[in-house]
Amino acid sequence: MTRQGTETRNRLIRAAVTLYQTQGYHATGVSAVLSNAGVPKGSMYHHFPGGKQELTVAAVDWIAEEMATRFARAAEGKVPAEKQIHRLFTDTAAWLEGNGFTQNALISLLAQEVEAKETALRTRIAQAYRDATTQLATSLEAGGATRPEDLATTVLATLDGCIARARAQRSAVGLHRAGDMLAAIARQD
Amino acid sequence: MTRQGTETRNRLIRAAVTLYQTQGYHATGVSAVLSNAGVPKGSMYHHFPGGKQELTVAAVDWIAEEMATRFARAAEGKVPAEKQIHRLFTDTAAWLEGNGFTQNALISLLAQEVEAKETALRTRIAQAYRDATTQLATSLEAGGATRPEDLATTVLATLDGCIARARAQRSAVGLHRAGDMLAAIARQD
DNA sequence: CAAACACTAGACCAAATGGTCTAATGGGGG
DNA sequence: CCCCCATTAGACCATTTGGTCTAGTGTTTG
Repeated sequence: MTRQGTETRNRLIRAAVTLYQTQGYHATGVSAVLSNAGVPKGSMYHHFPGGKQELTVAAVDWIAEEMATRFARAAEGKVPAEKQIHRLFTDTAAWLEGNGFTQNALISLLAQEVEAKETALRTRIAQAYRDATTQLATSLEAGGATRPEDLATTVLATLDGCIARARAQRSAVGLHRAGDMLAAIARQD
Repeated sequence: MTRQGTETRNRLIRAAVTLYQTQGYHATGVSAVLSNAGVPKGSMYHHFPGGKQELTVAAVDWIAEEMATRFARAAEGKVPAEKQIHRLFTDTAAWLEGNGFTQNALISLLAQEVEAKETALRTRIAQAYRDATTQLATSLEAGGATRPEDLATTVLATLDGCIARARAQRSAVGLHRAGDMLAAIARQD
């Protein structure tokens, strides 16, 4: 793959991620991705012969990596688990407020929109969930949490649920409420 | 509205709910709803002049009512909050296992798929969230929970997040883990 | 019993969907 | 330096999308 080829590929992935996050999977047409990326159709089907589904797999991998580095950074500081959780929710709240509650949790969104038969894609999504949970669990364990796996699973699920709700209500109060509750669990451990 | 008219209307709503829950909003074409309900196009646009969006509003109201009665029933028993939460998660897990992890949390799904500009629909979704939370909070309070509002908000968000994840992983372990964690909160109150 | 209107029926429409295919183009390795 | 192939470019395709509109049909009410 040439230098320019890689660049085109990345532009397509980034455009897909952006559009999926704001509109969802099925609401985002291939042509929308193309115009957003400034790339002609031929290029897309050259880089992603599998079409929309293959592009989406790449998008999932992309954000999975992004989440991984984010959690990894948090783990370095040896921040108390309680603090980590609280920060996760307040950061997310700030992010949503900053974009006017237009964004979604991409992995969760895709998990719900992708049909069971699209196996390749569904498998990657499941993997992304597992990776994120493991990463966060490690970070929480470093922060002194007991049952880090269960706690990480709960935190991630709650975060996703809150993001969906915040989008509908155009308000981040749910995130703050839930963040407080879950941080309290970590404290009591 | 005639007897038969009401019947047609309900069939359309039920079909929409079913299809949205398994495929999502944008993946479900109007024609799919029609064939599933066994109703011609003319009837649908007679009962729902606002088209797909109006039908979806009706679907939201429908399941909002369903959830309300479900929570109301739980409140009658004066079941301990801890027990209520635990049951909510295990029941949901059983439901998902029973249908092969094909179903979604409808409100959460729609919250993520509906564009911000579709105001009528978005507003109803927000209302459904509020109603469900209030109902559950009442029930939890009757079960002895402190901070019932915050707890209900957290429980519902977590439930939604877990359902999405379960769908991708085709496994209910997340639901059981999170259910245990949240039940523990209610116990410690 | 009849006329009115709630309802059904489906042909039809423009626009958008995901995808294929053929040509042309141009950057990089021999 | 030149040729080859990765890449770009976009016309084209069948199918499906949500929606409109004109006719009929049948139930109900005066």
